[in-house]
Amino acid sequence: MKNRKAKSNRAQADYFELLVCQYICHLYGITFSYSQDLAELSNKVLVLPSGRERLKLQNDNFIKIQPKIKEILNYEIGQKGRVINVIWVGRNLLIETTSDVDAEHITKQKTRFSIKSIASTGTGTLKNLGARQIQKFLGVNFSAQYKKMWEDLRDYLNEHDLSQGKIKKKVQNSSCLLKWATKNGQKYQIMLNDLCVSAFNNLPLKKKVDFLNFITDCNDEDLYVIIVNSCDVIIYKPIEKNLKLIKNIEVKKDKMTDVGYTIFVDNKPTYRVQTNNTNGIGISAFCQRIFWV
DNA sequence: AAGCTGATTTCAGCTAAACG
DNA sequence: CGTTTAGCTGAAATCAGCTT
Repeated sequence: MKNRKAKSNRAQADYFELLVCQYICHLYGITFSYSQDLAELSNKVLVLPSGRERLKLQNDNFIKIQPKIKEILNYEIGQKGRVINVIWVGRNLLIETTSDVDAEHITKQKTRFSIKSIASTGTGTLKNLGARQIQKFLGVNFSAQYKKMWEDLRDYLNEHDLSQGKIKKKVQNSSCLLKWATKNGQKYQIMLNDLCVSAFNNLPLKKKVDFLNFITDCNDEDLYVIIVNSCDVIIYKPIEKNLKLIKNIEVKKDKMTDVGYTIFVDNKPTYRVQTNNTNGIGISAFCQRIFWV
């Protein structure tokens, strides 16, 4: 467990998004209005451990996707007219869209990009669901259990007044306490996973389809997803993954662990789900992360 | 009722650590 | 090794409690 804090940084993803913005502006002679942000982000990344390598990775990955972006936009320009504006969406419209960068055409139509830059292999997180989305799509309300998890921990510490944040810090700073909290949290983690599996399998087909369409964000016809990692560039349009003629969607028991499961679409393993916590098991909120298989 | 403030949650994202 | 699990970041959204 060395260098934990060095693990990830949002600034890297933001920096990458802005490289793409800048490139599109350059392609179509549009003023790039995020120079200041780009410079600040570059500095933020640079001060991290191996900052220089991190920046280089983003720059290298960016070079790999340039021709693809150009190709897509040239096609879209044929449909929607020339590009007149580039908008860094970033995390501003979290609920509405996963788009990171929007190119606006003269017809007011858009071409949107969700971009993932990954150092090694894999396709990144497809979706990260909090309690609200879990309740909405799976009908699982875990708030009572979540409360109980914290009560267990408070009882164990005999600490009933301290704020949750303070307790969390205290536990994080003691490997012994953290061990206890993790063990306690794991019970609930497994519980939530079980609840979600059966809730999912018991949904009517239509609701399963709704859920899967939501996690792929496939109601947006202007959206492209571009994933770049050490071996290749993956591009798809979520709308093309819209599930219409599907007969069977289910979680199969043989591809399951205590904390994760695989969703099969017409018997083909398609999505992998992780049930865990955002900031450490036993000391933070639960979430589910969904990945392509 | 409406506004403020600080705490907590949500969610996209990256990647180290653990696992087999 | 490749795959799975999970810790961490950051910023917006939401919530709870207090005040006006």
